[in-house]
Amino acid sequence: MSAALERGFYDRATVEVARAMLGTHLVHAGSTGERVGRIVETEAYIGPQDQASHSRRGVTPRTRIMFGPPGHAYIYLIYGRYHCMNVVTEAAGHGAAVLIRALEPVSNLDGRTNGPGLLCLAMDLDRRLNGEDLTGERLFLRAPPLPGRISIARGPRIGVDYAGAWARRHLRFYLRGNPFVSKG
DNA sequence: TGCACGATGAAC
DNA sequence: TTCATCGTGCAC
Repeated sequence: MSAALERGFYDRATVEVARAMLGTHLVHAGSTGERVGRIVETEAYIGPQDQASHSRRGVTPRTRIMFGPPGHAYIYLIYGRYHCMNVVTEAAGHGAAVLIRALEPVSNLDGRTNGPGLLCLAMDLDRRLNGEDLTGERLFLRAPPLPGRISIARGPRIGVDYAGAWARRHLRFYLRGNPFVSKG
């Protein structure tokens, strides 16, 4: 019994998932205890047509997980030193995911969590968990114990200037006014 | 003179 | 992506 959000949560339009993830808890149940952070910032990468998405060049060894079934972790190494954690969305073969950009610490998190690389460090997430099933017991999302009203703001995604018009689309979502949202 | 902030480059 | 460094410009 892990109380993980079920697969259906991920099996729908990526933008919808990106918004629904805000306020939920990301849980990594590792050997050192349960690390938990509240998701306060996400970015939607909606498919191969999205020029900012890794899936734009189709299935490769790296993007294989992205094209797999929804509700799995896509974790990759960026710039040789940081990891980024995404959740796969929509039906298998679609090639979409949501990047988790910032967390508000809830329990057992050391260090900063206001950026995709930093939060992976604090949550102890790396490529060993690439492909992990998020409906399992090791790594998953769960509903917060005290769901409250939230105000969602949106804007352009960070660090995707190469993607032309896609870089300007408002596919980044965050909790308005939350101090743990990344600076970019 | 010194601080804050933006631009820049390096890390693999 | 993140950090350290360097430069500009403003304030004191």
